[in-house]
Amino acid sequence: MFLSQGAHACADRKDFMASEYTIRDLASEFEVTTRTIRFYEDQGLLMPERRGQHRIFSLRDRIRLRLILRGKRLGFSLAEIREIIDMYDEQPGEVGQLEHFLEKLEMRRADLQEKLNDIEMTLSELDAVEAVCRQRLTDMKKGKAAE
Amino acid sequence: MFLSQGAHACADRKDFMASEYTIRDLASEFEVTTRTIRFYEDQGLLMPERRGQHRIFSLRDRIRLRLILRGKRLGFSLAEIREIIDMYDEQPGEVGQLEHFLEKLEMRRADLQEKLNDIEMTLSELDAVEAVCRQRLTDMKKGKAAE
DNA sequence: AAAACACTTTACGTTAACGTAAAGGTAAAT
DNA sequence: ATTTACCTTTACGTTAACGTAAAGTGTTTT
Repeated sequence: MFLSQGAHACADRKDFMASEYTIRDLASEFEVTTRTIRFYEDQGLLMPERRGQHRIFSLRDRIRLRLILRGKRLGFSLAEIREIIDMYDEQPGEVGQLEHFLEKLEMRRADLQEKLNDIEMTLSELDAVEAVCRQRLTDMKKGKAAE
Repeated sequence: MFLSQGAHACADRKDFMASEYTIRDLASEFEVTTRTIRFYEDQGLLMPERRGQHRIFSLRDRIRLRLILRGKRLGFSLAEIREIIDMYDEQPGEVGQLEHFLEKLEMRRADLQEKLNDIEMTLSELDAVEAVCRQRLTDMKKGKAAE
């Protein structure tokens, strides 16, 4: 092995640990299985280089993984996530493509905006539920104190 | 049939159409299949009454369906959605249960808050991408105008 | 009376996103 | 030298959330 493997072999690794990671480094950091990471590579979402037979993940892969998991938390499919995070790197060169790109951006923005509205509605509804709940709680405690 | 089925049989239906719906009414309104609605009933998320062999959905069912679909847009599983919308009706009677209920509420709130943060990060990143993109676009048009 | 229509149940099929062995390579520690 | 540790590929299994017939029931239109 050559990257993080033991608990005591970390000292002289710090200089380049900021840019290279084993599959286990990332799996531990983000609390996913190695299977998941390999699956994401298979889907073209991560592109680690190979050193011998092993995968070496770059800082860019790590950032992408973070974006993937964020997208998952928001309920996007991996296909949608690919579309989104590819926009971070893509940046087409032609004017026509660029304009089409801006349209896609706008659609994603609208999608996210809808989710944001959904969340805010849910949050305010939970506020209402909580208010009713706390009211009943104090009522019950008062009733108990009265008897 | 007795509820919405033809295009011309609507006139004398309006008085009680606000509180009763066929499966097709809801499917059309929310753009889901009847299969989906039956599946949600099967999962205990909707509880239509039966009139003869047919399902009759109440206003409460309709509201629940709206909540279900909102939950889905936010990436919640049906199990999570059940937990959430059950909180709208549940409201336990015991003090201990009520306190536990408030804890669950708090967890849901934290979950939603995380999603909200995720969305806002993504939105601001898309802002940045768009800014770069628009900059390049004007640059390219300037370059084209110069030659 | 027959055809068309809307609904029903039952049941097998499908897709995404992994889980879970199984079988093997290579390097470090014993 | 062999055990241990970590990685690899290959491949079948699993779950959620429906899709998709197939076959039947009851009304309503023709």
